Amino acid sequence: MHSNKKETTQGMQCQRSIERGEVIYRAGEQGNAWRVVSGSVRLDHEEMEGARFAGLSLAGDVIGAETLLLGSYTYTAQALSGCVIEPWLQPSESPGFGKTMLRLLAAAERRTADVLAVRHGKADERVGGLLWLIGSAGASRFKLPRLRDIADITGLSIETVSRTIHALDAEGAVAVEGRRQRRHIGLAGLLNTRDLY
Amino acid sequence: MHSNKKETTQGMQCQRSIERGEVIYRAGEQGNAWRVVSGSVRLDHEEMEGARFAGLSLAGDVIGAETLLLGSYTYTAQALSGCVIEPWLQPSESPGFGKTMLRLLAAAERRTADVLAVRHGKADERVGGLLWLIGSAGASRFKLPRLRDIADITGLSIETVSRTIHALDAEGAVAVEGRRQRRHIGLAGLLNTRDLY
DNA sequence: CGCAAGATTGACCGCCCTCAATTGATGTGG
DNA sequence: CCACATCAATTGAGGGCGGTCAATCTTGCG
Repeated sequence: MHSNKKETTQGMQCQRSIERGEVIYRAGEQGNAWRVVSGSVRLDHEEMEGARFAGLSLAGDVIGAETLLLGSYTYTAQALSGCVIEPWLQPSESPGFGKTMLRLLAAAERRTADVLAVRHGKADERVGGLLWLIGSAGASRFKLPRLRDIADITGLSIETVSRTIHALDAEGAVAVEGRRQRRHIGLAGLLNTRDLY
Repeated sequence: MHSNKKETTQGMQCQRSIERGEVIYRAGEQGNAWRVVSGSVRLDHEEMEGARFAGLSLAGDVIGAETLLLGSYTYTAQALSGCVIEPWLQPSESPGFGKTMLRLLAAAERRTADVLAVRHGKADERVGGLLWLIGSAGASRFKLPRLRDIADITGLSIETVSRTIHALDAEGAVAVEGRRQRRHIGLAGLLNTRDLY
């Protein structure tokens, strides 16, 4: 409810800063598409039992493009780790729109592969994979997402995520800094052991 | 290696029938995009350790569209349950191409949500969810995919999939017909208990 | 201060993975 | 036609990882 959204005008763009955990838009609402300038976004499908994790978007991706087709958002978008977005406005009949959409489609399919990968294997591989994924599209140090979000994405429980992050920290794979909440995480240890993108 | 591909000419379309388990195209090859007329397709990312499940496509989806952008396939496509495909040829500068691409993008994001759903929860929910997903886009009775494929998609082991399918059959959720291999499966039991799409 | 939300930690155990052996189905070559 | 190899599927035994429940603690906010 607190209007924490500060809108900065940079060049011709009107950017929005989103706090960690803040909802960007909700399913069913009307609005335009957005380009994720930095940060990470979770997409959820609203169901009777509550929200169900449905997708992940990282820096460079476009979210909410379905409004150009349907007129309203299909999924709810929520910032994982603090992010910056800007409106994505491109006339659908302009030349080159098709090629742009091909790029978005290819990006969406890679996100599918990425998010599937962090739903398979041991807990440390999942959590580490997700953190590396978030960091690979931006800074190697960022606000740690809520355990609830990490758990929903990886398909683990909150308790397991908590234990796993501490284990990764203990073995030096990641570096947790800060207090119990609003922590930051560094991926120096992970970047060495993982394949380049 | 056996050229089992029979190509039928129906109207202006040149359709290909793909057998269960047969590879449609491999990552890195050149070729055109395909529309899945019926059946289901798994997409795999080729890695050093082998193929890694990367996505699922069902009847109505378009696969291999990235060749229009990159010139070669990014993922390997393989038929899960026997399918029919036809070339997807649409000039990227034709009017309406952008809107078509928007539809494909929306479909891809729904597939992401679908395939994520079958990687979470108990084994019977996963396997049942996948079978229902495959059936929901086509006939309610179809060739049972290889256990290897079901295991890769759901993130379970082959043994667990085998046990789960037998359990679902015993409780009447699905109806397995045929011999040890090349079986068919009916979803009459599932269709009653599941939400409509 | 009191409350709520998020995170931590411990104990228990159940589901699924792992390893292993076996059977059934299919294809190949002698 | 049979022996053989190969692949897919089945079945069993055992153990470990992660889910579940619960209590506690921290932080932030009204």
